[in-house]
Amino acid sequence: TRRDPKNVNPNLATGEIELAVSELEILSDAETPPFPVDNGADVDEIIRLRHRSLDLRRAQLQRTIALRHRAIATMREVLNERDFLEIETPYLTRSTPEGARDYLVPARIQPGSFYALPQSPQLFKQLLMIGGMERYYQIARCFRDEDTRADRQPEFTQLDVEMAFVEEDDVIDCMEAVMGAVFEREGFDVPAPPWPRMTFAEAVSRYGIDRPDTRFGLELHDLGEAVASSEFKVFADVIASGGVVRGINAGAHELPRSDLEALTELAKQHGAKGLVWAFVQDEGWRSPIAKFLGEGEIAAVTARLDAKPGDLLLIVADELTTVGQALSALRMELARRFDLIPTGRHDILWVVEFPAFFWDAEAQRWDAAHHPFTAPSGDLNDPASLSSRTYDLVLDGAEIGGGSIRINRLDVQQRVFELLGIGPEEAKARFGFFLDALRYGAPPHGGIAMGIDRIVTALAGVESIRDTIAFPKAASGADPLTAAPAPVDPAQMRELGLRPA
RNA sequence: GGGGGCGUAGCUCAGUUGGUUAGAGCGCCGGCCUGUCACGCCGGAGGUCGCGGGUUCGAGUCCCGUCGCUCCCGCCA
Repeated sequence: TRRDPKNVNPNLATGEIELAVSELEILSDAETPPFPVDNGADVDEIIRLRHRSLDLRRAQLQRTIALRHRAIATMREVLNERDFLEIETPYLTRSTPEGARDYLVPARIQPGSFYALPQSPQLFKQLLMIGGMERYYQIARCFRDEDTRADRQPEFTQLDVEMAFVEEDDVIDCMEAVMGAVFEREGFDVPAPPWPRMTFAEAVSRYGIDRPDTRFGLELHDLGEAVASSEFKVFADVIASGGVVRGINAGAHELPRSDLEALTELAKQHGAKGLVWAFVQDEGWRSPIAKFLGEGEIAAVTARLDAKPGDLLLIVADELTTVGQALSALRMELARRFDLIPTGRHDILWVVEFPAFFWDAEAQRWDAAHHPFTAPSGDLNDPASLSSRTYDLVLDGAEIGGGSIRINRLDVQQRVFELLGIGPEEAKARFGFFLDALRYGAPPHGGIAMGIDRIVTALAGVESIRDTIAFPKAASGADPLTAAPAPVDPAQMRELGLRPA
């Protein structure tokens, strides 16, 4: 019934009506919940996870789980329209190594042997291409036994896609249709496709990282020329040993010594040996290293960083990747500190043409930048020069998807294994089933995997992918709800041919 | 494996330089209130201060160890 006008409460959704109760039946008793369910109160996550059924009642989680459903539904709709088949691949399998540690399942039928849970359906979807299933997708659970992060869980969900007779543009166009539809349906304000593409080389040069957040400036600049003949030992040594000196102009900010020390710590945490800071003044710099640099040098660096009096400059000298990691971490920290990211703005771009291999100095061998089934482009006899036919989708500095055109020729695949130090016998032992299939001819093919948990994290504007998964693991990797992992009965272990630890 | 932060009532937190019976808000229990809607008022219960050890006349507070949570590096797309 309508409320008496004097009792109407405009602040409530139900503020204009009243319910006249004629009968009340209690369907189930309920104890007082251990934490408030009715608002966004900050409750310790372990308690929320332990009582996940109550936590799921909270409006925020209800919205996010519904959003997740809609995103997946949209992906299916767009792909179904385009004649894709949704096909399941095994969860009990042999490992298809992507470099991570496998979850293993002891096999009762062969004591001492193990199934592995898939890190991705990579080889199965390639087998599907060889099998003539020319357009495949799957909402696939993937398993990786590595430490978690805010954006990493032991098991996570990918939209896994593979297409035959395609090149980079075909996969990218298709994903722009899929993800464009997802963003549009959720009213998520990214530019309409086609999305910009940036080469790996450009991303690393301008932002120091292969997944740049382009929503703000603070780009990196190379100072090699400016300090080429520096007397400052740190710079001179780094350049002499083939390293680089790069810097960013943080803008006109006065920071106390303690903050500069915190930034230095951050740089060190990301591998740098130190951090050079300098405040530009009308004449020269205020900086611990000012006395080691010539006037011309200071002027050249100042000019290179387009700096004006008052600006704070941050400079790192080290080997290329270390400089990138440190400066890119500093760049993100400065953006937070100075609130440089415009609220409501979202940037999306493709990062393409990764190097195919990088030299692993510790292991003294080439390592695949993506995975060993990625098609290289260039001269196979010059690994350092090879790029790979890859494309990563980056949203606001987060990698939300990545894929490539694959190798579809046996000889190329064998050559790549060779470069990676995987001999013919090892290749046969680990991937024999796949190499056998390649013998009978594989169509050119490629695909992509989109990280659904991360995509929903962005769409929902939440902090952690744990807030997008109905029953996530805690940061430790354990499950506070079921108390997994847990010991099992000795009889169970005997059956599997395992001895108690 | 490494680094940072955290651990005090059911929940969120405060606890000064070590010093009586460890506090607050919310929640919970009881009472009052026939127009409330984050009701209000009165009263009450509830704490091994994560755990173990040490220093001290005395430890929530200091030291050592340990466990758990969380963020990050390593690792992992």
